[in-house]
Amino acid sequence: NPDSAGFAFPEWAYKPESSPGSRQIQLWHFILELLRKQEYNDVIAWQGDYGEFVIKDPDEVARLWGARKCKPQMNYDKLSRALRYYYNKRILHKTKGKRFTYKFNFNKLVLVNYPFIDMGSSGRGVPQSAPPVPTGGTHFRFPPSTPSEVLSSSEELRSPGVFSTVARRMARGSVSDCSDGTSTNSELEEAAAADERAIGPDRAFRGLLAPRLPHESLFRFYGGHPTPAGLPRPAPRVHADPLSPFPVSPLPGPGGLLSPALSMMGSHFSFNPEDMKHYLQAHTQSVYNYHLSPRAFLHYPNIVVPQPHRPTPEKPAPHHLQAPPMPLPLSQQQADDAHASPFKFKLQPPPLGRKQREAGSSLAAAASSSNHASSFTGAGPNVGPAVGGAPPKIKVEPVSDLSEEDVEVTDISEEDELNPNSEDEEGDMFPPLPHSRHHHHHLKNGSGISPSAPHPEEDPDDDEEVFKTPATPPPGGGGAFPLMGLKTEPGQAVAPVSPGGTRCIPLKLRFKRRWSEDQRMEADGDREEAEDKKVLGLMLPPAPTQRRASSELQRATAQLSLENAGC
DNA sequence: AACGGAATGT
DNA sequence: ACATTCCGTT
Repeated sequence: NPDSAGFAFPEWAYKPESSPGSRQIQLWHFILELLRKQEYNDVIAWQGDYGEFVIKDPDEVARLWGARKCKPQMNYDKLSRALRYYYNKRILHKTKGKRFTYKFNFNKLVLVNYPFIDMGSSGRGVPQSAPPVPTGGTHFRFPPSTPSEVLSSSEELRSPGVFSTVARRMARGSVSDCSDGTSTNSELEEAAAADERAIGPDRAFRGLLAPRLPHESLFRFYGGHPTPAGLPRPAPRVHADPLSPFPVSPLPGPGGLLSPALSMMGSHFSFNPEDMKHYLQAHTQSVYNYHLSPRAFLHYPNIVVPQPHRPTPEKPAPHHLQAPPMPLPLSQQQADDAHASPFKFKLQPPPLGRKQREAGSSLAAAASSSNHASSFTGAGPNVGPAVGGAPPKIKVEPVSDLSEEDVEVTDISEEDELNPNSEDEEGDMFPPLPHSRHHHHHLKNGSGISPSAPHPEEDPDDDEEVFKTPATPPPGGGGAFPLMGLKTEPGQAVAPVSPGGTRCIPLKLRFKRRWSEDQRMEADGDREEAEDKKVLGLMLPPAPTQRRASSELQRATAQLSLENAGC
């Protein structure tokens, strides 16, 4: 299964919204979908801050969602539960104080995914929070609908909605459901048209350079800090050609969130050069596949990334509109690592087998003991009283367990760090993890060591701390990525787990923890590669000629969508 | 209204 | 994994 190639793109990227038949649509996709269609403006709309939206008619949204999923019993209560699950995943958070208002967690994701963007060496000055929507209007829409549109102006690069997808268009009609006749063909057409209109002339460049490949249908995020329209900012410092951004996900998807600064092998992060190499290879591959500008190549000191060979002798010419990205034959090594590399991490850790709580006490005990061999997270460097005894049977809060967050570790910049109080609100923040290890957890054991107490800094957002610490500025390196010391030898870098002496776990080690087999499995067993591939196959057929192709594609997909109309 | 645990389903 | 369903708590 050479082309599964393990790495490369996370599956969600390929089904941004639409695999035509996608009954698998995810709620947030759906929300986004509704959000971008004016028809639903009275039902749900962007409002307020960047990424913030209001569900004006909860029942209707629920109805639509239910229709889409063929779950007639859907209601807002249930839907909102699903939304709440997104909090942990960092996809969404609630805008407090505003009814039915949620917010997509963009900034973070952007940064994480676009490490190439040098947010500011200019200083931490860059305000974290997104500036008020400049759109003059009260609401904005995710502007571009096509990659080319997106890519067109630099302004756009900074605009709030940076998401773009061809797929979105394809998905058109995806709102339609199985049973209710509300959505019809005409609606679809109409929507398409409307969309077109909405896009407006501004995207003058459309088509200029964006390759419109089918697979461009991944969500992309360009740029980072949105800037008020009126305040043009110098072009973003992007290491990659802004016009040829590396396709990455705005979401915490497998692989999506990691910055090249870190690679994640299996379920642990690694600073290992080898791993990095793989990561970079993947990236490189992507650059080729997507015909991105060579400038998009990441360069890290000390790491030589073999360039993928293209079947076609063509040079990686930047603006090339065609060529199906294809899974190139991977090198042996790559192949080997294929399974290891798909870095993936879960955002919502598996509920530990806590349940039995009430029932079997003995069971619980057993469970706890087995399970936490590695459970302490906490232990910051000095703190860690290492436990002597048994790992406290604290409820292992998934998210809090660094693992997940680590994802954001990558987030180089921002975060409140500076002002912890900042709290959510504006900008990106992360919603403070809902369940951080704050309350409960009464340590039963007499150890007196409280899991939470000792690590004040350990809050969810300490990730950056974690990140910074190991930083070993590359010597002569580009300095662009201060974060990583690629030189680090695995051995030295990662302090071996000292038997018994657990304290002083190097920060890096924290990344290594995994909570369960499960996770590990998921991490590398890469599973749905099936999906990936499948979609890949579907989505990346020989790219015909760009422009028109997309419309044809649209049509085709629309049709497919319709076919699926029935439950 | 919003939250989040738990069980269940696909 | 990602909801859906149900439900007690805030």
